[in-house]
Amino acid sequence: MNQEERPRYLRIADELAARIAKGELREGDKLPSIPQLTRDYGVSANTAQAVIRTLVSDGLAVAKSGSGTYVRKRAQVRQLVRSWNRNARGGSPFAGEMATQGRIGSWDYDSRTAQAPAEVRERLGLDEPSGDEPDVVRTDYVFRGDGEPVMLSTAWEPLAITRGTPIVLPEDGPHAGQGVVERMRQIGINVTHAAEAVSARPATAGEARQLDIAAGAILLTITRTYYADTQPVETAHILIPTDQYQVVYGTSIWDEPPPAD
Amino acid sequence: MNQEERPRYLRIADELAARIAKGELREGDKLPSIPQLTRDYGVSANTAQAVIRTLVSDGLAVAKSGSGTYVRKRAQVRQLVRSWNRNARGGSPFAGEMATQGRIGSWDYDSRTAQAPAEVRERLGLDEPSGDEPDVVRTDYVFRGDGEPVMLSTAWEPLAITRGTPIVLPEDGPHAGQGVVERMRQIGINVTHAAEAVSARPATAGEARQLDIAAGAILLTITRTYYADTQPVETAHILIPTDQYQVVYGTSIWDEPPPAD
DNA sequence: TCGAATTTGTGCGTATGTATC
DNA sequence: GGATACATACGCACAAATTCG
Repeated sequence: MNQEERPRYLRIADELAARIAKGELREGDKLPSIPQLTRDYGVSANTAQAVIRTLVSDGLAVAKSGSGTYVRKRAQVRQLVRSWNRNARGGSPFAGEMATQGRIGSWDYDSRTAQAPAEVRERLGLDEPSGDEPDVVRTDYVFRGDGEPVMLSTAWEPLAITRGTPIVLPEDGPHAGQGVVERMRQIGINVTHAAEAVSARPATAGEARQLDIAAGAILLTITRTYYADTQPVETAHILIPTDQYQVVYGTSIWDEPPPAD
Repeated sequence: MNQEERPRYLRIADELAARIAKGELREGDKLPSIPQLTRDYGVSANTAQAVIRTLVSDGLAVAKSGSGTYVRKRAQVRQLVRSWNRNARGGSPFAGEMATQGRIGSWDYDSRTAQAPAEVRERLGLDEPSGDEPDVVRTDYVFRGDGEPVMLSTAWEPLAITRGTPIVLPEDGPHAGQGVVERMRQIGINVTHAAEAVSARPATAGEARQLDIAAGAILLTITRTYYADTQPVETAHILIPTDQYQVVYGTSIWDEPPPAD
């Protein structure tokens, strides 16, 4: 039946993608609507819909319900500097970062006690869970710059460390929003170092919605853990869309320890 | 009609995703089939199909036509530590990194003089090019662990710095393969700091072939620049497949080395 | 302000192809 | 070959959002 091996909706999507790559369709241009595609290619509305869905999930287009589907505009790439020097006293690290870009940082959050998932449990060095007993405070963040979402984060802090202290809720109390290093210092814990594991993957539908990006757009994933000596005191997942932000790590060479053994 | 605001297929996908996260469904387990979903949730096959499609495109499951849909197995992810402490004297940084994993590091390279592209030109602070005059040494690398490609890199060094010195070719002469910091030290240049800008994008066909990965797999892209005070002395593009490697940045709040593991 | 037209999003039912077991 | 299951594709309907007269 099919002369070509590739499915119909993919071939149509390819053709539109090629027209975008060629510059025939430019950023912001309107793509053919679903009824248009059914006429142009003699396919059903359902198949035309699959074409749209493919282009959107490949990040080439954005669909606006009730309006149309448009060639995606690529945002200007900004930089997020991840430097520990910046985590100085007072003020939020994120707000500081945004301020250097001349933008206003803000964030929503939602804290609750919970039982840590296995992966987090391992990173924090927690024992086996006992029943349904919560053992961490989990906080979900949406960080914004000038009101636009720029970063998602989920942080876990062991209740074994913070239970009964004034900083048990990261975004509540006198030291709210000042960052982990400063907050831990308030309860006598000196955060000595941190590690960030960086990877990347496509955004899930839910993440795409929260970040207001195309489904399937690529996210940098950072897994950060703070340590007080050998004791992990906080770990977090951080999600950053790569089409808007680069993450910059910088450091000095002359701080290096004596020659390796 | 909908009591809930989220579409039916997303709610079902969420439920399955939650069961995966909770460990109720483990890697390799079979998910409910489409007919099963239609019975369990009273939806049409079309909607059940949308559930599967969502889980697959979110990377949680793999669909095997004729067999079933299974919870995705995550390949074992190795870590590449990008720590400046490790750039100690003697030996190659990459070989050292591989050695800590019990693997043998090796690399192919190809050096030539060239005129730097605009983007590199900017990062190195080079003047406008004069005619066809080459102004950098460009070196392309394929790094391997136990013979398998794990990383691609392209490095540029200004001829204005290295011309006429014994280290003009990075992989030739007495200090070959010892890393930029050590090589520059041989000609009296003290590399003081570095910056790495991290992002990610799908692999091109050529990159996929060189790295022996699927076309379109996601690559971490690192743009690294070494500085001697304010003078850039080398810059490089580094490409790392995310399904095999994570990149770990560690540093200390008090200038201590990062945690052992 | 209202309503009609357009467009995407979701969902139903059905049929066929094709891969796996 | 037969049963099962995913993939593609048709037809239809309605909801929700947007646009525009």
